[in-house]
Amino acid sequence: MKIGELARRSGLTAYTIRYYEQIGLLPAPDKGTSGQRDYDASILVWIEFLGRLKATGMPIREMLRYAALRQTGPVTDAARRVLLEKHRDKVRGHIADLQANLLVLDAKIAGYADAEERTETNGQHQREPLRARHARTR
Amino acid sequence: MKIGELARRSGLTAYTIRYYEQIGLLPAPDKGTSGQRDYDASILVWIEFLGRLKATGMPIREMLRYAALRQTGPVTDAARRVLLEKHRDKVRGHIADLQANLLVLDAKIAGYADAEERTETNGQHQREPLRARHARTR
DNA sequence: CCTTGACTTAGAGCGCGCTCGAACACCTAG
DNA sequence: CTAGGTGTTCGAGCGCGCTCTAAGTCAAGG
Repeated sequence: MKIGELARRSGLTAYTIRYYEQIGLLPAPDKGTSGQRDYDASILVWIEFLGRLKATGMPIREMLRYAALRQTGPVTDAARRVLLEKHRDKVRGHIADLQANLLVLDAKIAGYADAEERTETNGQHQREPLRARHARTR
Repeated sequence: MKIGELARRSGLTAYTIRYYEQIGLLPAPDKGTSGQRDYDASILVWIEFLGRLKATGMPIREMLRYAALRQTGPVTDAARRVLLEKHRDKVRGHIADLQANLLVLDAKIAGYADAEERTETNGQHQREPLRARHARTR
């Protein structure tokens, strides 16, 4: 598989693939006489995993540490597990933060919605008392 | 309140506060004859809210749109609500993605844990499990 | 054969969100 | 009165993660 096809199949651009290779995140593939990169399909699995690390906010530096461990072989399994566990905990914390902030956001939105409802009520029923209606409609 | 104190109380640096003012995210406070910024404590509420938007991944450009609407007055309430609702939906989506990726991460970690357990189990039947295995597997 | 398009390299550039350096002004305590 | 801490402006610089340009090589179809 040449770089263009890998780009299509992985969702990365060819630029990014070369960049990842350059920094050591992707292994350097064989290059034939023409000097063109020839990829094995198995690289897709690794790229997908990198994508998940990235999607969960892992910085490239840390992915490099993981990639280096992987390169070294099965002796590093425990270290890799530890690395992933730490990352997982960070992700969990991040999700918790997001959820907390989401609550505040919801409250803020509810505030705006209330204000709008009051405005509409005023507009349509100027002579009617507000407080009773509002209490009921919420 | 001068900028240093606001920095301490808001968690931003004085640099960042000036930067936010420069781009329009914070209102320009009164500056006395000495030219020093004098903040009202109420700014802290706004900064905290900006922090939540930031923590949920809103880019500065969008915070600026919100800030501009706010500046304009209550006529923009509906627009602000819409903006926040869209953002909230993005955040929800993001959380869902994170949770999905977390499952994969957990599975991967479980895989490593299994492997280790197998190794340990093997090891229990040997005299010096780790060192011996290392020597061989390298 | 010739064209077209995918590939190669090294290195520059970009968008984001700050972060800091330089040079100078001001305020307050001792 | 003076030292030192805090403030001011403006513009440059940084860390991250790509993204692209330039100039050239190569492969395959018409």
